[in-house]
Amino acid sequence: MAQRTGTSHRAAPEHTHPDQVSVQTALAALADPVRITLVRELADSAEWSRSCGSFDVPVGKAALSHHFAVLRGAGLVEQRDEGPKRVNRLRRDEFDTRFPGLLALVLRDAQDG
Amino acid sequence: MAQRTGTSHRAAPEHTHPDQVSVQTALAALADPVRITLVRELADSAEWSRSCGSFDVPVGKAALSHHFAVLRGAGLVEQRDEGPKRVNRLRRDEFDTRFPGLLALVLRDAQDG
DNA sequence: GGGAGTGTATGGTTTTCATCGAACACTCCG
DNA sequence: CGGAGTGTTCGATGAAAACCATACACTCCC
Repeated sequence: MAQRTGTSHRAAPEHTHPDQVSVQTALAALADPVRITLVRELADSAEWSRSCGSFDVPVGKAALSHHFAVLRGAGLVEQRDEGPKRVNRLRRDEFDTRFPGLLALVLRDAQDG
Repeated sequence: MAQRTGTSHRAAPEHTHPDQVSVQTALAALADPVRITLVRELADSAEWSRSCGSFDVPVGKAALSHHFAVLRGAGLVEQRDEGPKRVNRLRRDEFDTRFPGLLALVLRDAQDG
């Protein structure tokens, strides 16, 4: 087994820094209605204030977990274990430095298609 | 047969103005390696100078035609019939007005993933 | 008219992706 | 310890998208 230090004995989620993300991956991550909703709700909330299950999206737990994995892989979201929950943070500045203006586009535009 | 007026007797391609395009559609259109290549090559060429078949992408004619239809539908490309060929133009300004900075992101970043 | 060049439409295959249900880990609390 | 709450993993399913080969339409030029 792996050694354990600290209080959480759970495997920390793997994060990808926006700098390691290709444009194509970033666009693909944001080209999904559920993930767009997650990003927007996250942007309207305080950092680390939202657990994964607290979002209003019409999908089950499994799919939701998958979507968060995609967002992590695109450098859009950072996660941290807090008790039994996994709380989230939108990587605003880091992502915006890597892809200037992209996040703003998604957040400003609320229409669908 | 049908009556014919003017020089081109071919159905003009249907165009969608960027203003009518949702963010999600725009992102989805650009989240494809072949279409990214088309847009980049188009950006490096003079307007109306490139026919559909003149691009260096590893797909057949049918798939290529489909990709151009997607780009038209996202308001990224304008097409015009010129003799037997269909020549293209990147809608730089119009698209950039609707989605500021998005095109710049795709054009600047050349890496893949 | 007929053939070469160019692009679109159709039909069918393959791949990719979103989704669900169920089973499994981990944390907290009683 | 045992149960409730939370999230991940696995296997399978269904829908969407990319692709190809073929057939078709149109333009140009001889």
